[in-house]
Formats: sequence, structure tokens, C-alpha cells
Amino acid sequence: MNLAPLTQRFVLHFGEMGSRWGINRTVGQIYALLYVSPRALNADDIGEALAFSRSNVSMGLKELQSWNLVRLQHLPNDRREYFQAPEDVWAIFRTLAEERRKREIDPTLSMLRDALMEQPSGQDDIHAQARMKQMHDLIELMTGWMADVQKMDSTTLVSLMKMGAKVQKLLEAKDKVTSSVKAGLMGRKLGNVPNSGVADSAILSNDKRS
Amino acid sequence: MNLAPLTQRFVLHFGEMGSRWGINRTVGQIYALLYVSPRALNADDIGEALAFSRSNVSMGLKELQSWNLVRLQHLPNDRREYFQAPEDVWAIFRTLAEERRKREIDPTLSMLRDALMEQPSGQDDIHAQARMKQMHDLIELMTGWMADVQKMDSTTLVSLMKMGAKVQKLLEAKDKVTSSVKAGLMGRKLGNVPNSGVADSAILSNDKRS
DNA sequence: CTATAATTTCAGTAATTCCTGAAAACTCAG
DNA sequence: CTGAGTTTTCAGGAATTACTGAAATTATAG
Repeated sequence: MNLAPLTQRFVLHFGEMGSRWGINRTVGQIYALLYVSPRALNADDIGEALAFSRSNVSMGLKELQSWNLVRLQHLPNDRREYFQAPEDVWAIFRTLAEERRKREIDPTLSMLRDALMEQPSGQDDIHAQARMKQMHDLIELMTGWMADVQKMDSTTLVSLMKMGAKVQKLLEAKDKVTSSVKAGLMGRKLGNVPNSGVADSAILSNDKRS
Repeated sequence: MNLAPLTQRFVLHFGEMGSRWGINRTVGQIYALLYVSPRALNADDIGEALAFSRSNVSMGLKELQSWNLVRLQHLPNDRREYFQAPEDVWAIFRTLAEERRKREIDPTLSMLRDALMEQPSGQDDIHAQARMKQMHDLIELMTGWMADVQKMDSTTLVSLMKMGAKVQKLLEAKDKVTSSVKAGLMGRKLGNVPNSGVADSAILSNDKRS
């Protein structure tokens, strides 16, 4: 491996991390390399940089393509295929989340749903089903939320995350107001918040899932 | 394996899923079994139920303990150790997130930080460092946010997730108010003030400032 | 302290996954 | 259509990871 030491450490680290995530070392290293590379690379570049056989690189790239994690490019007067990682780290993150959902979460949800349909055959089965229901509900809640979040643009997402726990405060405030609404004390209290009438009514409705 | 068919499918599924997550099949199955079991199980119970050798069960349980995913129990007049998964699925999820952070995210962050301190040795290194910075910032943002979320109790978390994208609306409303506050009166940066519950609820109430 | 029950360790083997080189298949300029 | 350049497939060997039984260790009841 003949890389700038900086890149080399990065690449090796992601090789290791890959293994922990059920992705093989080769694939991790290839992606790390593409990620830091200033230009698109072809399979020979990659094989040479990482000292992998040509066929190993081919399989790794195929894997990355199946994850939608690389973009394919062609250069003029060159028949070889060039690969690169998307520029936007958030886009990469979204893709990863999306693909893992498809491969791992969705099948799990459907297994759980099937199991919940079945007739329990005894006391233990009843308990098992209750546990599966808990897990099912948690996963469904989280994936629904993820889907919502996926729709936001990166900037919004960033401000949301920067707020962190303070979102909770907003939520408490909302709840307070919501319950006063229920108690019939509303009207003037909320009525004239400047510039936010429309948004607020949307905020205060709690009609979606559940 | 001699289990109710419902449990069996669940157990086998998590065995498979385990492999995809870099957790071995055995460990996945043991945890699945503990998760649906109505009572705590000892190592022999588990070995018998899943047809694993006693030593394999022992290693699996050790692994699960290192992840903080099982509780150890003793029954009166029985010297054996009994294991169970925590009742609360959210607690399980939290533990999982926390442990993965420790094992995977923290080392990655520290590797990235180190790399960012180093003197780039050329044009490509400069680009590589910029990319690493992007990744570093994303990860730091996400882990910070996760830490905030971890502090919330399950109920709050659930309402937050049920809101989904509507949080965005809240955020927009807040920004509007914040900027009018800034322009009008105190110029406080709402985003970074800790313990600002009172001030935040003011967002939705209509006191004098506006 | 001793005897026995329970758990853990570990060296060897089984199973799985990874990686390679050779060959097949594909692509496209001429 | 041909053939050089390129990518993909795949059988088999290499490396890694998982699992087992036997032995060692630890815990506890008497």
C-alpha cells in the first residue's frame, strides 16, 4: 500500500470498522479511499493503492454499487470506469441509513408482523408475542421518524441536531399549551404570536401516527 | 432446537441479523431467546433450547454481558446463574446505542481528530483532511445529539418521534421568534443557552416583546 | 477444609468468509 | 466483424471466525 500516511491510517481504520459492521475489510478500505480521494478512481488505481487483486476490487466495487454508495463516471478517451464517493457527507449518511433499513429493518418488521398474526399456543407464546409487539412498535416508530427526517434538507437537520435536548423544552411548552387548549383556556393566549399563526396550528396538531 | 414455533422463528431471524451486524449468530440467538423468555434462564436452559455446547453458551453470555445487555440473577437454593434481558425495549435500545458509540464511534472520532492535527504533505492531503473534517463534524454532531436524546425519558422520546417532521415546523417558528427577539430586544442566541426552559416556552406564549 | 456443582478457558477442529488467478464475458474502436 | 482493452465470474486455496470437549478454575454447601 503506497499512500500518504494520513490517508493510509484513515483507510486502515475503516477497514477495521467495516468488519465490526458486517462489511468486509476490503470494501471498507475501498470506500475510505474513494471518500478521501480528490478525483474519481478506476479499479486498477484502487487495486494498486490498496494492494488488492483486480478481482477483489471488482467484487468490492460491486458491493458498494449495490449499496448505492458510489457514483460511476466515464472519462473522455478512456474506456475504464471511474468511481467516486458522493461529495455530501449527509447524502452518504442518508444512503447508508436507507439501505440498512431495506436490508435489515424491513425484513425484521415483516417477520414480527407475521409472528404477531399467529395464534399463540400457550402461556409462553402469549408472553413472547407481547415482547415482539413491543419491539415491533419501537422499530416502527423509529423507522417512521427516520423517514420523516430523511425528507428534511441537510441544513434543517443540522439545526435540529444542534438544538439537541432543547427540542424537549419546545415539546414541553407545546404540551402545556395543548393542555390549556383542552382545558378551554386558549384563545387569547396563543392567538397573537407574531408571524406564526399558521405554523403554530400545524405544530399543535398531534394527529399523525400513534 | 425444541422451541415453540413462534419463538423459533424469532430466534433464527436474530441469528441471521446478528451476522449482518458483526455479532455472531450464536450471540444473536441467545439474546433473542432471552428477550422473549418469560423467566430468567440459566446457561443449561439456553444450551438445550438452542442446541449449543455449554462452552459456546458461556462465551455468548460473556459477550452479552460485556455489552451490558443482560441482567444476572440468582434464584434461592440454586447455585446457577440466571440471565434475562431488560424489560424495557427502550432501555435495551439505549444500551445498544451507547455501547456501539463507545466501541465504534469514539475510536473513529479520535482517529479523525489526530489526522486533522497533522501537517498535510501535499495537495491531496489537504483535500483528504477537508473530507475527514466533514466526516468528523457530522459524527460529532450526531453523537452530541444522541447524548442529548439519551437523557430524555422514554415517554418524551416517543412523543418526539411521533411528531416526526413536525419538529421542523417548531424549529421554523422558533427561528422566526428568535430573529425578532434579536432584532428587537436582547440579541440572545437561543440555540446555545442551557436550561432555557422558561425562555423557550415564551416562544409560544405572547408576552410583551413583539 | 473438602467435595461437588457451576463456570470459564483453551487448544484443536469445523465452518465460514475472504481473496486470488485464470478464464469467460462484455465493450467498443476500427 | 475483429480483437484489444476492460470487467466479471468462479473454483479452489488461504485466512479468519465459530464451536466443541476436556481440563482448569471458581464458588459454595456441608
